[in-house]
Amino acid sequence: MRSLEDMLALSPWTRGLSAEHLDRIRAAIMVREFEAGSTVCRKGDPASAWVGVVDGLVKIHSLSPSGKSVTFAGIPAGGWFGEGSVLKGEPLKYDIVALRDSRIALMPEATFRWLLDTSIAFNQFLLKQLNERLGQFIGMVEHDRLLEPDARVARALAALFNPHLYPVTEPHIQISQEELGYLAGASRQRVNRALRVLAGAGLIKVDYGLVTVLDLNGLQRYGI
DNA sequence: TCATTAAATTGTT
DNA sequence: AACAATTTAATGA
Repeated sequence: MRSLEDMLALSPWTRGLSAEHLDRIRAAIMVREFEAGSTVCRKGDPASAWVGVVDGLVKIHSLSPSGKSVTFAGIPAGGWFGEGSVLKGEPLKYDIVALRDSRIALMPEATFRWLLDTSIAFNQFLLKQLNERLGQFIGMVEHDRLLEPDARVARALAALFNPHLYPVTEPHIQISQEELGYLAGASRQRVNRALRVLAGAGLIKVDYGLVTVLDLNGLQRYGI
């Protein structure tokens, strides 16, 4: 995905919107570039915009006072997030960091609220997205306690390809094994082994800094 | 286009 | 956590 226009065309919530709605949205959204490693939003910042990943990859993460890094979710191109904080009018609770060079769309809060007030399609999309996220996080808690690391890595990877949250078409994700480890709650070394196991099972293909998903269903149900 | 080098990532202990 | 090996990207001939 390269441009905001591509992303809007792919985002389910734009379907069913009138031309006036779309024009107003296009005019309101700002697109900014972020270098790999840079912070898109910092914990404590006012939630002044709904955020979309046009291109690249960002992570939602938190740094403990002692310096431990926890990643809650990776958001690939096609994903929108931050509606929780905007809806509640609260400052951001987490840091958003670009994992590689990323193009980020920012929809101002006013536009977001206006969409909420005027578009049923938009409300339906948000409901679906919130529900999908809830399922993802409940699954994470469950798997964290029940599944072995191979399966946790499989799930973390599959989560990046959730078709409802990230309507992307490419089966690749450019991510290091270290970052995958933060996502899966496993060490880099363990991720390295897990990836080999999953590749051996024909579910994925592993290249330098790149993972290709061959069998998304198989990944999701791996280890059950 | 090719060789060299630094940086990032991976593989192993 | 440490170290070696590999891959990539950038640079300049």
